[in-house]
Amino acid sequence: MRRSKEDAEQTRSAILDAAEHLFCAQGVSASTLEGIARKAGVTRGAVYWHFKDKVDLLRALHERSMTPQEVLIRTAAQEGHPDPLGLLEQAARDMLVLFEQDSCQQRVFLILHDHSPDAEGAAWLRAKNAEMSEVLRLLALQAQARGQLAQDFTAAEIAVILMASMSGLLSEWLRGGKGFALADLGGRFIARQLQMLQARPG
Amino acid sequence: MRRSKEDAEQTRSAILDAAEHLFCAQGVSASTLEGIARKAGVTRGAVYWHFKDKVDLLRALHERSMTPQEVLIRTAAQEGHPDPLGLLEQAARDMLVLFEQDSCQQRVFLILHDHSPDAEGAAWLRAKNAEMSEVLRLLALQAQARGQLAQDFTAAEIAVILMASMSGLLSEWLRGGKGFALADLGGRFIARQLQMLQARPG
DNA sequence: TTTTACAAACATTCTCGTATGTATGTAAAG
DNA sequence: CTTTACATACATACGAGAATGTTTGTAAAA
Repeated sequence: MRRSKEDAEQTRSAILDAAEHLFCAQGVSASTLEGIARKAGVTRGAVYWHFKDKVDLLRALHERSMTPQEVLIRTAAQEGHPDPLGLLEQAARDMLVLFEQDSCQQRVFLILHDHSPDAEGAAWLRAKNAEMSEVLRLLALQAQARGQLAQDFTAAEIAVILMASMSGLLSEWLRGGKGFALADLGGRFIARQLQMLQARPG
Repeated sequence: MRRSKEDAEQTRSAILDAAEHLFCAQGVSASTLEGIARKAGVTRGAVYWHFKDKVDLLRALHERSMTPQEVLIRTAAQEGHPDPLGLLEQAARDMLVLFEQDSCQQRVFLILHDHSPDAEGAAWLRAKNAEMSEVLRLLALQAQARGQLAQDFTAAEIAVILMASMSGLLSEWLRGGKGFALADLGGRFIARQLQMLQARPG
């Protein structure tokens, strides 16, 4: 029997791992606490010791993982950068590379986009998306101020387009069984995308 | 009590409506047949009379609705069209307009993308997506044969990009609470997208 | 010795599938 | 046109299994 504090932390981590895999494979509400406990090599008693209930498990899962939105925000949210579009492109590329490598990130992405019925998860996702959308909009505004953007889209519209492109790319990659090189094709795609949004001398 | 054939059909329809709303609002596996029956104003007896079980309900839901993939395919799957890119653009625009108007389509889209654990729904969605992806790839091939496309993307890659853009756009619109004019912004976006993929005299 | 970190057992609730009851439609026989 | 016979379209009731939350037991750590 394991009783030390380190072992307890290890148990907690194993439970989170099991939940992450099961939530991803069968959906959140179809996954049972008994199944999670069994997969983690413990009983439901351990699960109820570490977490209040299934929703609390979800919260913990979100907390320990970094979403692609956060990855992008962390590098792209710089103020007064001389080349906002270049900054954005680099941030997007970095995000794609990390996401392609990190299977944990991929699973949490699927769980979150699993249209979870719980108000908690939905609100959390909305907040993250709003945050990322705002960063994109600000970058677009800066680029506009420098006359680097085409006139036929507003900054808010550009944010929508980029959000849709990113999330669509990730979803398509996961759903299609990773049938293409995400960082490669995605990177070229984003580059072209930004190129297309730039002001043209026409 | 309703007993005539027309009334029975109306009951069946009411059950499907209720299931569509509940599946969309709470997810498939979190929705109970009792809840569906209550929302439809009947009991579970009626549900079990018209449908074998929950999976059968899902099948019936898919059957009575037209997915955006099918909408696009129906108009874009023409062989030997003189202007494949223009054809695609028009098909995409039509699809966006229909989707924006048809709340039933929107709900079924959400249910399908609900990462449903049942093998039936997942396989069904994969098939529809593969079909649409193939149509897009063929259109890209035709355009390439006419020298209308840029060289730095293969036909398959263009299909991926367009799929990601479309589904990302629809998801973003629904998840963001329809915070922008889908057909308007989406139409301009797709047009630019195709423009960007065209061969440039550079 | 007290608290921690679980396992094990229990009671409750939820959901499902099925079985049965019943009122209505429907068609043929008389 | 009525009566009979049966199918249709549900509602209601029942039993089984599963998932949940809680309580209790217990060995090891602190």
